[in-house]
Formats: sequence, C-alpha cells, structure tokens
Amino acid sequence: MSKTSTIPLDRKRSRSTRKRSKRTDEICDKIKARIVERKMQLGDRLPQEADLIAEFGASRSTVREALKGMEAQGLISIKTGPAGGAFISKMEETHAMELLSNLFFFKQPTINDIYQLRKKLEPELAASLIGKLDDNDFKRLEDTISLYILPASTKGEEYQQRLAELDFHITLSDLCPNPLLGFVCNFLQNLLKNLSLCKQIYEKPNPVLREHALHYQVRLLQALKLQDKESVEEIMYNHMCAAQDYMIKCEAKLKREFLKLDPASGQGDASNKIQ
Amino acid sequence: MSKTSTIPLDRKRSRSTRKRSKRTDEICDKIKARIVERKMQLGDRLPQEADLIAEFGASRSTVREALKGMEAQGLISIKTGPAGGAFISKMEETHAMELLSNLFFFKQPTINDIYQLRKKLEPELAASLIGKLDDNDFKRLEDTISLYILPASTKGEEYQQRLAELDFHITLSDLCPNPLLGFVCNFLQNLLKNLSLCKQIYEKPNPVLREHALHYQVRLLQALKLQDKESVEEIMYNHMCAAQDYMIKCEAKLKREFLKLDPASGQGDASNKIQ
DNA sequence: ATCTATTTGTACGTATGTATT
DNA sequence: AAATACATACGTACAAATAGA
Repeated sequence: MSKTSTIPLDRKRSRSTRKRSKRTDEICDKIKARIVERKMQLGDRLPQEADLIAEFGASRSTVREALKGMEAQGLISIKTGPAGGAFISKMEETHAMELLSNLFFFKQPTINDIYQLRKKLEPELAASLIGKLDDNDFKRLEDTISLYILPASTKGEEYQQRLAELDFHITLSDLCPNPLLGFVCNFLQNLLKNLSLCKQIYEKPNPVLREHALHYQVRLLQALKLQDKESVEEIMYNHMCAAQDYMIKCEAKLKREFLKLDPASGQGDASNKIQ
Repeated sequence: MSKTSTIPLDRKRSRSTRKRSKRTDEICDKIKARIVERKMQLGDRLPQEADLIAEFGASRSTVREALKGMEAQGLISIKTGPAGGAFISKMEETHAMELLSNLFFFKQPTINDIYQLRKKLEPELAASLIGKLDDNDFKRLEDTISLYILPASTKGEEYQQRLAELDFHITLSDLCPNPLLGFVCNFLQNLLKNLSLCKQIYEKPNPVLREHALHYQVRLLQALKLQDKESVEEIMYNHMCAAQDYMIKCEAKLKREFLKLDPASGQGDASNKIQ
C-alpha cells in the first residue's frame, strides 16, 4: 500500500467539472486514438497488458476492462500465450448484426417496416449481381435450391427447407459487390428470421409458400444467367411483395386465433408483443 | 490464500475438451440468458455485483469484465451509488452507428456504394413522411434551412452551413415512422460525413453545392406540404443523383491533384486510402 | 446541508491457465 | 518435455459517487 495515492485525484477536475469519463473509458479512448494515430492495420498487435498498464499508469483490472469493452465491440481480439495479446481485428458481419439487433430489441420494427426496405433493396441487390457471377457462384445457388425442390416429408425436413430458402438470400447478399447493400439486406433477413411471428410461421409446414419461393428463385436464376436486368429486378420485387403479403396474412390469422383463445386481451396491442 | 483452489479446475473439462469460452464470456452469456428468461424490461436493474459474484461463483473482476463488455455493447448502463447497479438500457442510435462504423472501417464503401443505397432509400424516406408532419415539424425543418439560406461570409460560417445541410437530412430521418428506414438513412449520412473525402470537400467553400442543396430542399418542403408523393420522391431522387455526381467529380479532381503532387504513387489505389 | 451507508470504480498482488518455442 | 511469455482469474483494500437520513 505504498503508492496508492498516485494521480487519481486531479484527473477529472483538470478539464472541466463534469468530466464523467471513468478511467476505463478514458483508457479505451486513448487506445482507439493510438490505433488511428499510428495507422495500425488489420492484424497488428497492440502493446501487451503490462505495457499498457505502464503507459497509462492504470491497474491491471482497469486496463483489462477497457480491453474487454473493445473486444465486445469487435474491435480487437485477444489471444493468450506467447506472442499473444490484443490484435486489431476485422469485425465480423455476424457480430455486427448481433449488436445491431440490440438496437431494435425494444423498438421492434413491424413486418411492413422490414419489407418497405426489402422491396427497395433486394431487387437492387439482385441486379447488382448481374455479370458478376461465375459458374461456381451459380452452382452454389443451385445447390441451395436443390435442397427444397421436393416437398418435405418430415417435419424436420420442412424446417431445414425453410432455412435453405433463407440461405438463398443470404448467399446473394454474400456475393453482392456493394458491402453496404449486402450487409443491410442480410441484416433485414436476420431480423425477419428472429421475429417470433416468423418462427411460428416456419414451424408449420407450408407447401404453398415453398412453391412460391421455389418458383421465384428458379426464375431469378434464369434471369441472372441471361443478364436480364429488368426481369431480375421485377422478379425479386414481386417475390418480396408476395412474401410481405403472405406474412401479413399470417400475422392477422395468428392474431385472430389468439383473440379467440383469449378474448380478454383484445384491447392490448398484441402485434407488438413479438419475441 | 485459503480458498484459492475452489472450482477452477474441472470447470472447462466438464463439458468437452474444446470449451473455449472464457469465464468472462460464459458469465456474459448467462446474464443475457437471465435477461430474456425473466423477461426483464427496459429500466430493470439486474443484481448487483456482489450477488452476481455469489450466483456465478466468480471473482469480482471477472464479473465486472463481463458487465463492462455488455456496457460496451450498449445493453446495460451502470450507475454507482446506493440503488445503483447495472440497468437494462435502450441502445442509443448514435452508439449503434459507432459500432457499425467499425464494421466498415476496413472495408470502406465507395461513394457509389453509399449512393446506390441512398438513391433508393432517401426518396422512400421522404415519401413516408407525407401526412405525418405537423406544424412543429415543418417549422423545425424550415429553421434548419434558414441557417444557410444566405451565402456564408466567413469560413467558419461556411462549415456551419454544411453541417446544417446534413442536419436537414438527419431531421428527416428522425421523423421517419419506420425506425429501420430512419436508422439506415441516418447511418449512410454519417458514413458519408466521416469520409475524409467529404471532409476535404466540405472544408472549401462551395456556393454551387449550397445553391443546389437549398433549391432541392425548398422544393421538397413544398411538395411535402402539398402531400404530393410523386414529386417528393422525384425531388429527393434527383437530389441524390446530383449529390453523387458532384462527389464523384470532386473525388476525381482531388485524385488528379494528388497525382500531380506525387506522381510516384500513380499505381496505387489512392481512392481507397480514405480516412 | 452534512453525514452516512451502499454500491460501483480502481489498484495491486498473486496464482493459474495456455500456447509457443 | 520444459521453459517462456502471455492472458485469465481471484481476493483484498481503498477511492469515488450518490441516494437517503
């Protein structure tokens, strides 16, 4: 307990009175600043804990908390062992989507909200793929489709097919040359997938939906091969409209069933109680 | 050092050999699970550190690191003092955008990437406002415009005007009834704002750009008041096209200037070296 | 308004786990 | 197989913030 009273006092009063930034955040900011200053690149390693401790004059726990925070944000990844440490890491799309999901957890978008965007973006995405797909890509897409070209026999198969249908769209997003467009579309699909309404819909077998999706996707592939931009956009747009229409109907149906079962809750806004 | 050897040994071997999850992450997951299980609401407080320590049988620092991670993700916010602790918090849009920015830090979208989305979404956003704006909203928008209705006299004023121009779009996003659409548009604007190219462009006075923006925005407000959907969409779309066109030209110009100054780097992909 | 109690925030020392060489 | 270099975990002590008496 020799050097307990080092600097901790004049730290926050030095700037202005309401400098709320805790030491942890302060260090976090400094590390970030360090990264941009020194133009650190993707795989670069930043100093090890001990050095950071020395550099900032903070304790181990404080530094670790700062690093943990950055790790949670996907900025760095930490490895143990010799030559380990904190490395600048490329944020994973999946991770980013998880974080974004938190934003929309408490103000959940409606089906219509999601499709308002999808109707604009999915056609654009599909069109942007024209002329960019090689044989390999086409094969990948066709393989996905083949998973549900036949009606499912078991319930498990049914569900697998649903996932494959989504995979088709996800594959398209992956191939998109515009990273922004690909990400947003992917995120919208993800959002949809996690809606409890969707889960309910997906659980019960639905030959009509499967038929629809299949039909659209086969036609889409054809149009893509022919590099027919207008058709591609139109097919995808119609697909989106049909999907939206279908989901809205399902939602209404589920709501009616719910009301029948429990008429007391008729006044509540049941549609927002998803997830 | 009495109870140092409590449980730490059989922890990870109990499940399977490659249980990589660090204790911190494990606790983080458990806390998240707890939140959904008990259907915790927005302002709810989760147990305080001491209780979590007892519940998980972990040390203080470990629990704190887990909490810090969740705080960095915007899931909780932590307050000190009596009745303090970790509270379920609504994630701020600004925070979410910061996190998302990290994703696009290393695979930066181009001007065209950004405008490909904006051209589709901004008209949609503007149209979605029709019939939803009250006098107050209109006043807010007009006030923003009034900030740059006259040419700037000083350089500082010039920059302020640029920010006000962006504010106009941000205000529109805020008013959008579709949270997804509003967020994405807002994010795109943000992305644009942080492009170093943009910063360069914005720094030098530019009467033509100002004139353009002003022109479009005045017309847009009129069309919004008249609830003329087609006009609204068209005006915004043209605005986007003009903006994109302008920025691409600026980019090319800056690149040429750069090459003149430093012809050696002619081979490199200078346009991607933004930020 | 000051004090007090409660709860988070920071510091530090030590021991243990883990991956590289 | 052992040494090494690093993160991970634990525990205690004290500092700072804040709600409530």
